[in-house]
Amino acid sequence: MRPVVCVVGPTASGKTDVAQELALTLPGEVVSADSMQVYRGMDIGTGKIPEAERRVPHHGLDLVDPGEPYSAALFQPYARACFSAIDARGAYPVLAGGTGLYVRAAVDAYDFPAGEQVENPVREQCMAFAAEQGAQALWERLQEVDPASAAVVHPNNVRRVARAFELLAEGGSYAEQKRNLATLPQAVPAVFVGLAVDPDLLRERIDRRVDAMVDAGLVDEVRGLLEGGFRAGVTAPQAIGYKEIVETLEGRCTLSEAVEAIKTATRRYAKRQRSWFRQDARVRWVNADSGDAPAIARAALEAIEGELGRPVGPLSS
RNA sequence: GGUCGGGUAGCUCAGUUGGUAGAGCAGCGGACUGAAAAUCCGCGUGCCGAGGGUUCAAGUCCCCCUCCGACCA
Repeated sequence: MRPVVCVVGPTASGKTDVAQELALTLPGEVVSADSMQVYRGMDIGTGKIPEAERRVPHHGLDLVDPGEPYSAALFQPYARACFSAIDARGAYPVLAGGTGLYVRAAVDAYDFPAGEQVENPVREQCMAFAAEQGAQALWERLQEVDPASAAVVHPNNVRRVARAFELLAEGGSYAEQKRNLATLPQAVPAVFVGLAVDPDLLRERIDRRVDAMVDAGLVDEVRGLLEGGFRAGVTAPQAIGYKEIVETLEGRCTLSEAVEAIKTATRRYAKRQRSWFRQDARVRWVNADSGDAPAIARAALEAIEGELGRPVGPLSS
């Protein structure tokens, strides 16, 4: 099987365009690994590539409605199916990833317990308990039933603590899972290219991008979503660019305050992405300051060929 | 011109009866296996507006100057 070409990096680093350029060259098809682009109708704020601009097949977009839950565990089999189908068509899968967990779930041998629902009753019980008794109390409970896992989870991290309980209910162990992380094998052949952008430049790009989203009608998009099942969702309403606009639509802040909030939230998100991808030694970083997608794609291809030790695709020699 | 507030970390502000300063946010770094655009962890020296005085010791008291705001003229 052809290796999956993973294009990773922070928001506004140009992943979308570079991934498409790579797909045009190889040739390949793009698979988006983005926890928010899976939602239908969330287009402007998620930076989803507009249909009119898609020159190669794109997957991983518009998978579910915003009111529905989605997760990395659901994405994993979806992405793997995309990979084999694309490979069978004689093309390279180009995984464009902003969501680190989704990228790893797709490529690495993450083993999610089967049969579990996204809306988990154990989780709900844990959250309710923590809300009443406090995060510390929930963690102390974990310490009683699964001390090994409690030892590797911070008491304040209610979600992780709850997750440890969920795994316990499935017969698993958070601690054991975590121990295996470092040596986790890849499930599919893959190469990684990271798009590196100077922090100050990235900040400017983020600012401009957010302004452009508002100009492109983000407020109307959010207004439309609110008329649907958006609020009922557990994940979609957490999206940056959406939760802030909801605040203004409900009169709790001005539009310009919301825009500022979106910019800082995006910056902080980019930072988390950077720290996620930086710890992955497989990533070959290429400079993406220029924003010139074809040129960056060429540099990326070189990095990939260096990684594989052989030319990739028909157009390279 | 006068009165009263206020000028303390990039921003908003705390600083008790004088013992040379601390929160939130931002920023920086990090973690991350069914919510991950989420969740969580770590990192705080800044001429305490300027100058002078009282004191063993002043962000904290006194004087003066300056800037901002409100009110009165």
